[in-house]
Amino acid sequence: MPRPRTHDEALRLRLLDRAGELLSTEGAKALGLRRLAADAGTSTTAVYSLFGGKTELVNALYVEGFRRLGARLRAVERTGDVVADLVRLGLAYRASALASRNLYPVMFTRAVPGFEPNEAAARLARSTVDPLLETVRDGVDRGVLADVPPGVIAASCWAFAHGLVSLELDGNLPPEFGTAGMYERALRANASGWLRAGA
Amino acid sequence: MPRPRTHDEALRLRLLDRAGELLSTEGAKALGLRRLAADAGTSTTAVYSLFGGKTELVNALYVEGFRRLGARLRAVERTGDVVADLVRLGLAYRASALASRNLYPVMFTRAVPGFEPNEAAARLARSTVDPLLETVRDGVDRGVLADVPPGVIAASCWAFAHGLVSLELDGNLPPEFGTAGMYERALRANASGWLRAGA
DNA sequence: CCGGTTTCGTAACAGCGTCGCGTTTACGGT
DNA sequence: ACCGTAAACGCGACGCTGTTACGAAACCGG
Repeated sequence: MPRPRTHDEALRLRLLDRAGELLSTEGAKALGLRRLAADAGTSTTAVYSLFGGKTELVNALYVEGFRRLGARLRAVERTGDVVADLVRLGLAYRASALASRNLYPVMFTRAVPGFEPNEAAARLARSTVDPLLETVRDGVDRGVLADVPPGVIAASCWAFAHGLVSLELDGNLPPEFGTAGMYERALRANASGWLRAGA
Repeated sequence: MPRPRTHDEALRLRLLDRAGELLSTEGAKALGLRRLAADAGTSTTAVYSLFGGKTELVNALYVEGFRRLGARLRAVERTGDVVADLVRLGLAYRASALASRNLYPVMFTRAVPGFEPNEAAARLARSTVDPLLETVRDGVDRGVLADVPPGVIAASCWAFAHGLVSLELDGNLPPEFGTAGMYERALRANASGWLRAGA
């Protein structure tokens, strides 16, 4: 007896796509529910019936961003050389950030005012670096990396890549980084600093 | 003939103080002009006559944050040991961020929606890392650090400290970092990775 | 063909940043 | 002593935001 529903999965994806597009092209200020709904050919009610509100919509973008990042990190194949693997992971991190510049600000720079990721999303975000953690743990077990809690080394590598990308997206990275593989050089320097002394 | 002005320097400072306080205690969402003006005993007009608008007020907070950071970095005394100096600068960076958590989100995580630092503020932000750049340049000149453009090494060290602090403030740093000087250990690892091979 | 039921769009509400307008205030000239 | 003038400030309106209550719309069974 109901009227045919139009707030379906297809509309949900259209809203998410358009929201990411608005974020990337015009910034967080342009992500308004009225405009978003109009662009998707619906009304603001759709956001509430499909997500629950603007916060949850942004949370969905957040989750999507970390899923893509996680997929890229898991796709990095191991070479057996720990430093080389860490460099590859760092490059994959940067590639993911540049590929979806639209989602990166939501994931890491609290681009939307009132938004805080919920518990499940935060756990997903932390577990995204698991491939990195495994690589580090393997290196520590084999005595290649320093005898330090693997979580510390993994967090350091993550922080480094995150900081570099963050500076790059804000245009605060010197132009030399664009050329001559300075990115790779920096990642190698950071990783090799954790090599066990005398190796 | 005018009426006595109350939109003076003292009110300007009061507004800045209260704005930083609101940011730190209740987040960017709580920084509204009406409430800010009421707390400072004035009206929203004061923000426009003293700053020009909310964006410029946030820009003033941004500038203030980088001035404090710059002061802390310039206060770090050199030891002659490049790695030790870089570690000290990294620790000073963290100390500054923790000392004024209220300003850090404005400086680095675009906490306020429409805000983008103006050109002068952006130049001030970049020049804040000058002490770091000088230390690196000295190390490269003396042949202690790798023969890489100093801007690259300096940006890398900055990115690392920035990434670590960013993760820490978001609660994504493993608990080991709080203890046992793991922070210093990580900074040392990152810096020593740039030592000239065979040194 | 009409009643019931589910679903969606509209419009109202409180809040925001912004700015024009009217009031307030003190001084200088009469 | 008083009033006109000119500057400075606060009030309130405007258009916008996220959110939600409510009425209209659309289908199916009787």
